[in-house]
Amino acid sequence: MTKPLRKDAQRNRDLLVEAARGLYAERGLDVALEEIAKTAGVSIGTLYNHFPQRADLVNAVFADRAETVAKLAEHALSLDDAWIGLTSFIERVCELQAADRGYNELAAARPPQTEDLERGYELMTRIVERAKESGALRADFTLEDMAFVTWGIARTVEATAAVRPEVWRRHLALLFDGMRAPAANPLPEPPLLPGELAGIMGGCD
Amino acid sequence: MTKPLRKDAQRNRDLLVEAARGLYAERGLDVALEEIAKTAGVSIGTLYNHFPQRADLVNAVFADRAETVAKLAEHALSLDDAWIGLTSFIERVCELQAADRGYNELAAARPPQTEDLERGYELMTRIVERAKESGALRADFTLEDMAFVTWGIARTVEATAAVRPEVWRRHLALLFDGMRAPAANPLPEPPLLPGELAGIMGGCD
DNA sequence: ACTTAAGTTGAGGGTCTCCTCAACTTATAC
DNA sequence: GTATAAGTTGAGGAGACCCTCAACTTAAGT
Repeated sequence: MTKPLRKDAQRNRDLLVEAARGLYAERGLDVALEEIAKTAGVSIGTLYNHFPQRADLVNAVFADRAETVAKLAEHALSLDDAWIGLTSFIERVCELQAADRGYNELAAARPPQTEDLERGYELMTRIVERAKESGALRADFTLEDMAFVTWGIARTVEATAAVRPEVWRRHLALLFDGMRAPAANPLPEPPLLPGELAGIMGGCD
Repeated sequence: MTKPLRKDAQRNRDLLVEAARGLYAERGLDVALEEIAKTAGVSIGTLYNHFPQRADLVNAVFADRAETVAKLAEHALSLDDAWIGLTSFIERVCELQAADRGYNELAAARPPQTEDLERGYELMTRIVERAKESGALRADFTLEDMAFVTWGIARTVEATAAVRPEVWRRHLALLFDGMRAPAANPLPEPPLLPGELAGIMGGCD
């Protein structure tokens, strides 16, 4: 599809992605582009040559995460227990957030996606529907409500990383308890529509 | 206590606070100081004269919120139903967050405080303890767990304000359902210690 | 009215980050 | 080996924002 890169160009590109990966993980997405270039041992011009838009570099760095999330979703569906499938999927995604400050910020801006959006949407829908049908997940819970989990945990991870890096699990457990069917009381607002959530995610480029 | 201000100085100070209040509410705390000065119709030097530190202006703008939170807490304690006292208190605070982008950011950095820290701590503790004793709030919930609520709602408010400004109430209702005593499953992590939370809040000046 | 301490002003220096582009270097194909 | 397209370089202009300070203005006391 895309034109083949010259050997040195490919190498520089890889160095840039690797440098960005490290800096993003440690300090978040707001690292100066000049610093990424310097860390990669490459000039700022080269960075712009490979990644004209800031988002291009971010996408390159986290492209593998989309794949990872898809794998996690498939694994979740392979588990017998639908509730455990749902919660362990969410927990794994949260672990990704907790392990990488940059990914945490990205997930907070646009809840976990897969490379193939159609497919990811379908996988996650199945995870949620299956949990509802099993009777474990409250009936009024929707796929879009998962964004609340991601957003909430993102902020908790960010705030507590330096002090109690695992305490987000407590926050998450509280959320899970609110998601169980027996816990359900009527919710005051209709869920986000798929289109509304998409609009939110689109606005953060 | 503090020396009395000259009449014009007091007026300029008020203009600055008022300008900052409006800009913070609309656009968050990251407004350029020069813009605040210009909006107030005052020079940048005057702003620095009154508020040498950036945080001084923020504190001046939101000083009244501390008072408001204290009043809300007192009202919550005056209600017969301890659960309603707790949840309506939280809901009111969240409404403050939803109504003001600046306050929302502030609350996300350092969960709701009162002017008199000692007193606020005591009031909120009473709200939580009373709800536990009534049997409505799960026994393993602590005051520090309220920070999860604030953090989570802060992010949801921020993300959804433009699209569905009231949908945070749904997120909150899910949290409440997880806080009810019958919903309680064992939590995987011990709560944040008071000192740990204080450390988090202190780090954001 | 006059004095003076209090307060205001805004140009300007400093820092940081972004982004461009003309000159230079190098991989690759023949 | 050479030609050429592909890729690299880094100085430098542009734009934000921060903060200071010496000169100026004004409220308030006498």
